[in-house]
Order: sequence, then structure tokens, then C-alpha cells
Amino acid sequence: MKSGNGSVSARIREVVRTIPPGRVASYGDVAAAAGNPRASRAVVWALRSAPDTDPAGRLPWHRVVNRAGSVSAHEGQELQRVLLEAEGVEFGLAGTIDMERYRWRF
DNA sequence: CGTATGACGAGCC
DNA sequence: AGGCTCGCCATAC
Repeated sequence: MKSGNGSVSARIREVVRTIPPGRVASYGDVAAAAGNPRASRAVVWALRSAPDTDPAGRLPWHRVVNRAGSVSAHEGQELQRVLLEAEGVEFGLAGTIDMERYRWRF
């Protein structure tokens, strides 16, 4: 089954949808908002599997970065960065985001 | 139930 | 700074 709804993964996706444009959140933040501050890997799994399960759900996965404020996407890191910059998120020379400034507070 | 996967996080060297 | 190990979690098979 699609890992279905009602599951933690579904909850994670909802949390991610809560992140407004121009804001970012770390995997750990999303996990915490979903109920488990240590389930960052569950978030990875959820986002890793979600795209195909919610083509219409448009999950703003690009707003989720690692704690260091850098893009860890397995692919499409450029796309992720472009999308974020388009929303107003600035990247440092090291390719990192100022989490203190753009981190979304749930 | 045991093993493997995954875009993490924190710690250690 | 860069790289590796271990811990945590949810899901799939």
C-alpha cells in the first residue's frame, strides 16, 4: 500500500505542506513537528517515497534541508536551490542557508 | 520477526 | 575540513 494515509509518513507530508514559501525546516524539525524529534530518517523515507504517491499533493520537499542548512537531496539539488531562491531564500557562498533566519518555527 | 533502505544527526578521528 | 560510525525511526519484503 502506499504507505498510506493515517501513517506517520502521511503526517510528515502534512507537516511539510505547512512550511510556507521562503521558509525552510530541517528533517529533524519536521520529525519533531510530526511527533518524533528523532525520526529524521522517517522523514527521509517519507519524502523519498512521497513524490510518486502525491503528484497532485505537491509536497514542497524543497523546503526541507539538513540541519546545517545545506541541500542534501540525492538529486535535483540545483532545482531545490533554485526553487528556494525563487521564494526568497538566500544561500551563502558555501551553499548553505542561514537557518537562524529562514528556519520555519512550527 | 529479521534484514535492508534512506534526501538525517551527532559524535569521533 | 573531510570522512566514518553509531543511533533512531518508519516502511518494505
